[in-house]
Amino acid sequence: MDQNNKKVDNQKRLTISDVANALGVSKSTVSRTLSGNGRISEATRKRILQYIKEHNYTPNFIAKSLAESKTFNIAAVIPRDYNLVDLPFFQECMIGISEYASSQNYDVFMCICYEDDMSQLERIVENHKVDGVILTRTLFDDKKEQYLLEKKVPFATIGTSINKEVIQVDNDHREACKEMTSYLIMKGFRRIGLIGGSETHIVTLNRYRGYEDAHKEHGLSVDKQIVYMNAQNSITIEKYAMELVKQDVDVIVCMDDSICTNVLKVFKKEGIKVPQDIKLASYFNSTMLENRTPSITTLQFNIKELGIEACRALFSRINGDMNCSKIIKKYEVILKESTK
Amino acid sequence: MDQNNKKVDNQKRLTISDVANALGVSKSTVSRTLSGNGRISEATRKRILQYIKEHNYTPNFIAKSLAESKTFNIAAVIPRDYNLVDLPFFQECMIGISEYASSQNYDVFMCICYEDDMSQLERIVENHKVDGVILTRTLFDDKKEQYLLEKKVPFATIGTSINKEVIQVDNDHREACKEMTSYLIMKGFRRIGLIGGSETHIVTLNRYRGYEDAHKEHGLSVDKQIVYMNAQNSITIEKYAMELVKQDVDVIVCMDDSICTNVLKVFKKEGIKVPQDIKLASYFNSTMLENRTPSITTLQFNIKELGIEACRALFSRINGDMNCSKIIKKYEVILKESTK
DNA sequence: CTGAAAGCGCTTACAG
DNA sequence: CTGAAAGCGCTTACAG
Repeated sequence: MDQNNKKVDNQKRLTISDVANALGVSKSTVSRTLSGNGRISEATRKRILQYIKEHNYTPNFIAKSLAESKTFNIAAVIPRDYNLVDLPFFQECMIGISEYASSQNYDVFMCICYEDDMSQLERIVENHKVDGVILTRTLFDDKKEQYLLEKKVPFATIGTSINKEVIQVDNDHREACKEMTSYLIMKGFRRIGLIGGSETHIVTLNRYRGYEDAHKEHGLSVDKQIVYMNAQNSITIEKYAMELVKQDVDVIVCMDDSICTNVLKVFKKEGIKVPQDIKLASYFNSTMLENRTPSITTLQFNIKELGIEACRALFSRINGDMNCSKIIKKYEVILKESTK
Repeated sequence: MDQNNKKVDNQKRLTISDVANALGVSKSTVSRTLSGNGRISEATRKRILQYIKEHNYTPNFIAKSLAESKTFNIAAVIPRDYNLVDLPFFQECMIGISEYASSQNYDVFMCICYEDDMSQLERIVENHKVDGVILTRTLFDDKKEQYLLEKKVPFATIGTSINKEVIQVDNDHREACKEMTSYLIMKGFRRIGLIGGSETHIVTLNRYRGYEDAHKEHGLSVDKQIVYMNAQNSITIEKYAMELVKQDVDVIVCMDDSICTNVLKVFKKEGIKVPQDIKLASYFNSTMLENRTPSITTLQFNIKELGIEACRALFSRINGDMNCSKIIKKYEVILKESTK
């Protein structure tokens, strides 16, 4: 009677014991047919499977977690101080991560962190709620990396980390930026202005190196006068853009679409026409500028794949492989109106 | 010896037993000082708390979950087939949900679902990994709602549901749209064209009602010829926009910024100037059009708050309160260039 | 105020 | 191939 009441309370959720009792076998046997560990006679296997199907048994993952000392959860950390234009990037990362995790029977916690406040991450780690973590952005001197390293929590980063021991998955930004820059040089442009993002982001350095590489390869030297870094907000970006115009560059390359958006805005305000008055290109397509006029020459990466690969690497790491970092070579240079 | 090895494997994670043994008290006592349930003498309380602090004990939430039959997790469902312009909406929802959940010691699974594929949601529910779910969009005839209702999983929706028994939190779209429309009428506009989104979304109907209400209040009748619904993709939207231009309306109201973006695009292509040639307004600000020229008259809601309130309602529901739906009355009509 | 014991729903040596 | 038993790390009546 008591037991019945209980079952009603719990929405009649069956446990492995219920199944075992009903069928006159042991819990072990049920557990083993479910997990596939250990030999079970075909006959009892079928009986159990059928009973489970008919009665709609579904395992309690929390109990499984406790028994196996695994949580079957990971956390994906995304920044709170995102730039609107960068949002699709994090979203696509999440989708890739989420899809791969699902395929491994894992679920993904969303963990939103400020640059200087990682309390959500800490809570999730201290409470032992995850088997691993994915960081979707890498900084020089990143507190989250440091923290996870200390706590010995397996993690992977999307983006390059300066710590060699960190599992990291990244696009080949350097190579891609080099190729796009080379293309611009080959089109005959010599004064290629550059507006770069925060130098606390490692990707900023990689992109700059690609820019440099291209110049070297063509026997040109980089003119530091037309390279502006740490373009953090719209005011700075607009200022830099106009200074490049004054310096009479052939083309402005923006390190990402977020910067590019601001350049387009000030150009519109000032009546500067792309590509007639000046050319424009972006090192990173956020899909936000996609159907824009003029259409923008840009680099295209597969972000969802980045998420998938990062998640795959994390699982390798969780399973003991310490050597699963990866550079994804694929990218496309998309030539559009803005550099015509 | 064996035990020692084990501890090393586990990164020396202390358990409640370790603490109890070290201090010569029982596990119950430790558990109770941690949870605050039951009276503990100040003296032992302090000893335990101090030991825990010094030795860095953190509880295993999985074990706690199993013991208490709670997961301390919820899932937030966001659509996979999102429109780029709608992304900030879901993001802000997530932030609100996540913040409130954290305050209750809960974590949030990200659950990405296609309109017709909710396998991620099913997995999370079948595996008993959550105590509740938040849906961030409501449809007429929504399979996810149906599913959660059947499974008796507590859930709340962001947006109005047609099922009265569903816990729902929404902005007062109807009232807000009425007010914006009234404003347009009072400015002297009589032919107010409307381009609406999918009629499978409940919010579409609510917005239309607000549009209608305003007309009624001013003794005007709605001219169905200048109301276009189900504007799903850019081609349709552009077509509708140009038809409204041909019909010589005073102003076009778009149900959201996603539609508005497309209208602006076709206007640019066709050389139609806002507000000189035609006025334009949007019933929903996605923040995507914010710094745009011309700036767009729009309705502003607090989305993060929506997420917080939905989460709060969900927790009330989990704790047995069946009557915690809520309409958030706050909104702002933001008047900008586009209707000048 | 404190402890011994049973229980949450699984898994997995160990023994047969 | 199958089962009894111990264990994962907590909580919570029950008894004192």
